[in-house]
Amino acid sequence: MLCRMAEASGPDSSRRVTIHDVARSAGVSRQTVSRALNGKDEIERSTKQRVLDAARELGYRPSRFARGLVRQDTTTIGLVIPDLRNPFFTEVAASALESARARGWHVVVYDTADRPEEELGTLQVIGSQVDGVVGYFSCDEDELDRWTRGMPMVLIGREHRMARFSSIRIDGEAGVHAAVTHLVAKGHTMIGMLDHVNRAEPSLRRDWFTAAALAHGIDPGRVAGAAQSADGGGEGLRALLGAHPEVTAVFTFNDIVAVGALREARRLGRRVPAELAVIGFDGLQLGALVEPPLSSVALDTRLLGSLAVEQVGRLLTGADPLPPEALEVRAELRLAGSA
Amino acid sequence: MLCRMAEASGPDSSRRVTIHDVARSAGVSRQTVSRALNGKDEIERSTKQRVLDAARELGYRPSRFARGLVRQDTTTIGLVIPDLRNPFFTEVAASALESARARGWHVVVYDTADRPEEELGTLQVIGSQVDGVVGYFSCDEDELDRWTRGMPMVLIGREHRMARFSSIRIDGEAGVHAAVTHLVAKGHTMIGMLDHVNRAEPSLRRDWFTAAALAHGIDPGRVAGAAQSADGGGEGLRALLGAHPEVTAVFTFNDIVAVGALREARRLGRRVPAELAVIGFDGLQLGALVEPPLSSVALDTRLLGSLAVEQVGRLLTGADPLPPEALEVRAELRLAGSA
DNA sequence: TTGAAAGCGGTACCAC
DNA sequence: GTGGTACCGCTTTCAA
Repeated sequence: MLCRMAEASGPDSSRRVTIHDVARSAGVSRQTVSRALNGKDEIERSTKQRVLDAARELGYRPSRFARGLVRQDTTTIGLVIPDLRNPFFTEVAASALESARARGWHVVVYDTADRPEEELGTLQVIGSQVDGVVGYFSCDEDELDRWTRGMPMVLIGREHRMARFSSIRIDGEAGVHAAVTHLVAKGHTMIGMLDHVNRAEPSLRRDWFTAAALAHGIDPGRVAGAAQSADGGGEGLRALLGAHPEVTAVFTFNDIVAVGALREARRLGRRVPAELAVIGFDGLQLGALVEPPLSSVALDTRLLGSLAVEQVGRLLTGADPLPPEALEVRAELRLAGSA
Repeated sequence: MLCRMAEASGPDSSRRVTIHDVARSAGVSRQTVSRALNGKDEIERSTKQRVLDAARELGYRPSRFARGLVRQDTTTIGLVIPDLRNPFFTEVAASALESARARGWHVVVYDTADRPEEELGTLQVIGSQVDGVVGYFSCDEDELDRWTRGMPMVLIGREHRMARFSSIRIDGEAGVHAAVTHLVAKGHTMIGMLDHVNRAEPSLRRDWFTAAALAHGIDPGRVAGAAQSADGGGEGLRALLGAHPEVTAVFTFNDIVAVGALREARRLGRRVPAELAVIGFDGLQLGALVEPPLSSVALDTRLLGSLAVEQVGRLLTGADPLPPEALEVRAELRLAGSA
């Protein structure tokens, strides 16, 4: 039974090689094998060598499950992101990895490919694989709760109702206000925005923009939607200028979109920032590579990732969780050439 | 007992809540708890509900180790990359994640932060956490072997001696040749290269460049080193032009460096491609965002990631491994505006 | 429908 | 220095 038929050849009963097999092969007991493998010293050199040889011969590898079961260390956290190829999430992921590594934790990464359906699949599977979860979720909070019962969860950039969740807030209000103020100071009064599309409610960033615009007596209604990509940004800009040709400055949902808008402006022959000022959101490293360099309401992605990991760690170990006011990342205006 | 005292305080005996605790609390046996939790149907509704309630109450979560131990499914692979923030590795990682997800596998990601020392630390820890490894390694093959005994290993972009390793070859010979041919066709004869720096031996890409240059009767000696970043590319270009002012075209180690060179050319007031042609390597999406769009000897990063995962999967299951000729990714010239 | 008992693959503790 | 044995937390027969 269980004869996996050895794929290609041989009467190989492809069973896992266990410590027992090694013990038998070396003519010792399991404990002795354990000693040899774990470098304990209460063992004779020759015995140890014999065991080691046998282990190598058999291609033995300890089961991580059995080992994890008995020595209850090793912490693994799950990191869920919508799209690793999106540089913003890349940066967050990278810093989360950094923080985790510093603590000796492992990180299983799940990319939900920007599809909410995938989130559920991920959640179901994640529950039995990690000790805690950090990440971005768009699904309903009840769904979230349902699949992650009892697991520490830190949500990034999203509010939560249930007490069992923890979340990292992104506060861009002041930053966006500063951006609009800057544009106004440069003489712009017709300021548009490229918001994201495909969501029921308007984005928080849109709210911040609206508030800032109103505070300056500016009409906040010049808005177009843009898919979350450079191409989307280009199309969005065309749509925006089509509907509101008077626009001389644009604030975008994020840097990717801004970069696309920058490229489109070039194609349209509008000089940046002279004829069109552009300010993005996120503060990606990418912004420094384009021409002109992108002004942006910048987020400290490093902090974002490390805060999330820190918090999930506290939840995990039962230490005092960070208070809400510490779980905030403020965005601030960083000017470069594009505005 | 086992009163977890509501998170914050109390004489919490912070022991893990086990299936046993739930069983006792619900007044049933462990097996019944197992049934209830795993949705088996040989159980009375009321009993099931009682168990579920008890479990929730106690905040019970099954141990992934115990579970993994008994049902021997769940495959986890380790993905080791030098720097997730480098867009090239991001793309490879993203496609590896995709392929793994398609198979229902989990991926633990390790970022070695471009430091070879970190590799060893990672390797030591990885052995007891994953079933197979895929990734980039710069350390010595014996070291590699030493820490990963018996574990399927797929090396990307690196040759191997030992039979136990498998590797994905990157073949850029034809692509680089095409690049040089293109430049020559455009009238360039003074073609330089920005190679990477910090390595003992010259890179393969340098070798390909040298061969292609010689094939066209071009002096392959106009080379400068560049750190692997946009800034590095800028500095490299300055160095190259300082030493070889006659250069009118540049081939770079990768796209990041090329983008930096592009930016530097702009600063130096050299028009691209009219006064300086630039061709990168990798074919990153990033290349389409800069001005002018970057020509590049492009690699199919998607294929790279999925091949690696496919191969490690075969090694894992004992299926016939892909033959070396299938484990090759060819780079090919993709022209855009920069050359 | 439910429970008892036998592992899964290791490690730790205690004799020998 | 080495082996016996209990046990880590869970699932899977097999009886009851």
